[in-house]
Amino acid sequence: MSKPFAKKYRLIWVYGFVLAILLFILKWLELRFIIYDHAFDIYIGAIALTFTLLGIWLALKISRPKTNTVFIEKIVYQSTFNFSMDHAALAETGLSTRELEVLQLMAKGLSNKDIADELFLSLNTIKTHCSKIFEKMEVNSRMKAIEKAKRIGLIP
Amino acid sequence: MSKPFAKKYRLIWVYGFVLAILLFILKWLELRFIIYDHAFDIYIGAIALTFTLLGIWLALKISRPKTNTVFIEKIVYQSTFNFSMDHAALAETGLSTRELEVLQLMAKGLSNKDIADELFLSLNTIKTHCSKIFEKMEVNSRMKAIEKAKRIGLIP
DNA sequence: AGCAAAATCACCCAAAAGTATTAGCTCTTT
DNA sequence: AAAGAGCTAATACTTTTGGGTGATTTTGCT
Repeated sequence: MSKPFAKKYRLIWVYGFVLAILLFILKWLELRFIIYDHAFDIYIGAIALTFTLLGIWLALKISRPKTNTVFIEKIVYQSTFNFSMDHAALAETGLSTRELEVLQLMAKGLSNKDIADELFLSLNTIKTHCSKIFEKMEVNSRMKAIEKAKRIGLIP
Repeated sequence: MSKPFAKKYRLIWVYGFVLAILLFILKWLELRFIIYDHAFDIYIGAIALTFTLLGIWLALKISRPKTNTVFIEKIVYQSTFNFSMDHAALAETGLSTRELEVLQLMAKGLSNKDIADELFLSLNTIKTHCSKIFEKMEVNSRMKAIEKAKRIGLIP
């Protein structure tokens, strides 16, 4: 509590101190150069200059910076190359390895028969997998399953 | 050329003018209140205060606003928004307007029945269109048609 | 060893998708 | 006017998909 307070008002102390010193100097100058005719004008000029500079310094010090928020739109191109599956989303769905495999082949446009041949499995097995996939993904057709899989990042 | 120059240095003129006036006022005050003992200190204080304020004003006026630039990256996924169809590829396939339309709805995951309802056509008509599409795209299922359509840039 | 989940396969039935053929209509081109 | 392309639609048929139930085996984990 006291620290920020001290810091906050330190400028004022500094300012007051500088003022006092300057007044002292001026007083001294007054005594020394009283003989000169235009000494007073010089004092005034010196004071004006000094305090102007002090004011400038003060202003620069205390002026708070304007925050300038810049939004940069970063376009992310969808590419098959650097695709990385969203494992969190996968866990969310609860799909098993085999089911994900089937889903991926499904997304490639293969029919159940094609997938069965690809994986050396019975057509019935693939159908079972499909049913489970649809159930877990809460859809009712391969089209919607693929659409959702792409949307949630299971498939490129 | 001269205009910006004039504008740029106008502050200096103003500043000088103010300085001159203040000096004049002080001179006048000196004559008036010379009888007072501590009048000089008061002048100095007044000058200090005035020029400090002037300095602050000057600083705020001429200093470039301090800007704290905050960069916030906003990720923009490439989407259907700025998609432009590959007309060359379309011509290549020889798909008609209607067929492309059906293909697009097909890609949205709509069933033949849904497409029929959407376009106020008979289910049989949609089936005919589908057949033609598959024929022209050299595929044998909607899934493969969609896959190919995306690949050759007919569909986002 | 034993349990749960995963994976495998089978059978049935209904819905959807796909194939083939035909045909009427419009519009453009020749 | 004739020909061809495109759009529409119907019929009939086959294949694929989706959904349900049930069963067996494999696998992973405690």
